[in-house]
Amino acid sequence: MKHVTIKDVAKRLNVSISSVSRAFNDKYDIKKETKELILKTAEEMGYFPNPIAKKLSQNKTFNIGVVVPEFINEYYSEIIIGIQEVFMAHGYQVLIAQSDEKPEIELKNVKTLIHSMVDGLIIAPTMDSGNMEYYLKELNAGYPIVFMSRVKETLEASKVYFNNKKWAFFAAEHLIRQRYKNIYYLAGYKSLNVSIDRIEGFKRAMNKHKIPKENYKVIETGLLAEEGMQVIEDLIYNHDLPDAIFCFNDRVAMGAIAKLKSNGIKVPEDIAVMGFTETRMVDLITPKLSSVKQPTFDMGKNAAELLFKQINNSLMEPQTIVLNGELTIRESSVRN
Amino acid sequence: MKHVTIKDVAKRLNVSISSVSRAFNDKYDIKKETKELILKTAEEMGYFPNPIAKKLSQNKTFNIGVVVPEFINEYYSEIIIGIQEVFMAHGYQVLIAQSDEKPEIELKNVKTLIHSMVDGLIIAPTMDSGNMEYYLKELNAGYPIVFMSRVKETLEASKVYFNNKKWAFFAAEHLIRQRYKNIYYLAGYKSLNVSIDRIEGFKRAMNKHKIPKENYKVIETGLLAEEGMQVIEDLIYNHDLPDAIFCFNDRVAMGAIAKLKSNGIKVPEDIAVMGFTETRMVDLITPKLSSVKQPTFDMGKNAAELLFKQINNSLMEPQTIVLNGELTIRESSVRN
DNA sequence: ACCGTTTCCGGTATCGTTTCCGGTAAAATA
DNA sequence: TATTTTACCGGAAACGATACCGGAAACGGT
Repeated sequence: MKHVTIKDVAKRLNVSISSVSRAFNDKYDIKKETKELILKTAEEMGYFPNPIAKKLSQNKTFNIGVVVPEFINEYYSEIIIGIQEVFMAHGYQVLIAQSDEKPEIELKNVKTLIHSMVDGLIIAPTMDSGNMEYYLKELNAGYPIVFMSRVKETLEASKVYFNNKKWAFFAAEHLIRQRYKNIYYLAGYKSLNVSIDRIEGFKRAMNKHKIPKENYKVIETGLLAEEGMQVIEDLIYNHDLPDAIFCFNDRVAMGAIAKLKSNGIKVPEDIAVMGFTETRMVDLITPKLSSVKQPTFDMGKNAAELLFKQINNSLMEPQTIVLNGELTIRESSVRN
Repeated sequence: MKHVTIKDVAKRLNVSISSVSRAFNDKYDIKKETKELILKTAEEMGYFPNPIAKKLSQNKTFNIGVVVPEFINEYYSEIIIGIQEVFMAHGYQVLIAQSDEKPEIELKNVKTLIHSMVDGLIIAPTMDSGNMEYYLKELNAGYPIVFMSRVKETLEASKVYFNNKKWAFFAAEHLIRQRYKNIYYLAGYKSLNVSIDRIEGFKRAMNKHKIPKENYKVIETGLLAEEGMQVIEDLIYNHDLPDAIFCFNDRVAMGAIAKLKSNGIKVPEDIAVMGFTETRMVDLITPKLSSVKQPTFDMGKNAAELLFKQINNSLMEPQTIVLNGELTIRESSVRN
């Protein structure tokens, strides 16, 4: 049960502790034979360098922290996998915390992670939180942080995000090209940075194609299917139905479709629906859902690589990476 | 940038290191006033105890490891959230690794985690792997491990799992009670422990209700929607369609439904479909999917609590917790 | 034979904490 | 008043590794 330490190995072979250490980190002078002998007996004795001790003496934990709003949905799960792939290859452990969309919890998580001495942080902020001041303070103190996904363009820090404006524009334009005349955008939370950008993209498409102001609308929903359903219910109640709906995400879209169908409204014959942030479900529902795919995996990888560079001081200036996606038209948004 | 250490605080107040240490872990003799003074100035100086050093001297990392097959789907995500809730409340960090359903990667992850000195492990094994010997060796050496979800009943270790037999039985019985006569079970991977149990539950229901052997079938699929689609395609090709289908999970069920619908076969009018391991999607698809809900969150919490007890030596005998679920009948499996 | 350069290795300080041990002074007891 | 407790505190030894320093041996060239 007792752990084998470097001393035990040294004593066994009558060599010094230093020699054993050198054998394991082969950057120093050591004779090939002694090195091999040491490694061999260490193996036999079941010795491996104690990572905690290593962390202490090097003042590095080889841990990084990731704070996301949630990872129930595949979006952040996939991002995390991208991050893990990069960092595990470098021998790092990735600590994951979720803020449950609450800025207070996010801040608490960040502080916990910093206190547990992670070498760097990747943060996907919740709503546009007051936490930014705190993060910027840490950044200025030289702490490596990369922001991800829900970030302001103007933020003075390394960041990776999706070009929401552009792809919301494309999605909206697609609906216009399909000759839908009344288009509503179910916009998620308006206070979310990504929402603001997508609304802008949506409006830009409306303007470009000279859709009159009274023919489109931006309606605040939430992020959940239930909230999509609620909005549709309200619209039905108010006899205020458009002929096309563009949704903040696939969940909202699926909620909307379900509610429309249960009211005998056909998709896309009566009303077209377009999702966003494509999920695996798009092909499995009827009608198949048009959506914009985000490169989740790449977002994680890019953020991780930026952070890794920052940790190793090979990145001097904050860098921004803006990612593009893919618009796939399926059944839910086409005229027959 | 330089970290404030216990020494700095001690020097500042002209007290000994020990006193500062005592102030932070209030189990030793220390005068109330000195303690408060120390804590106050420490706060001012921005000092907090270096967790790494603490880990080293206590020979504990306050980290635990969790190895799951994947966390793209909500099932394991929710379990992980349950685990995190318990351990974060005790000041632990949770390290998450995924095996991508591959036993080799699972073993590699477990070894990495053990080498990084986690205080305990929670493992949701992939397929019935040869790794068990290794795990049992570690268990016998006194290493705290709790198994979860995909476990053999007979395993001599602490474990938490869902009563698959029972609830597969209930699900199958429901289909029988709806007067479906030909029932096929799309069984996931047959080598999976949970599969074996669900098959047994399924067959038990068939036997109890004296369904003739030629009227039911167990077909191996995988875990993915695409694999459900593939099986349905084969059945259609072979003109071998039952009047009810029970699926290993909701993904397979949704794949099956999609394929049936695209071939003009109506669900549930022509063929009923039943899922398992309920997902959030059940209410959003047409028809709404009947399924068995597993208490994912509780599974995580229970596993975590077992592990926590093991770590603190307050659990002498391995303990087994078998969880029950909830069968919700929706549109996909009822006669009109 | 002499010297300089490599190659190899051991000793020791250091990292930041906890914990054990011992000591002093005040308080409680006889 | 004399003696024993108690409360409080400081010193120093772990914990397990790495980094630095300096010394010894080996080697090759003149």
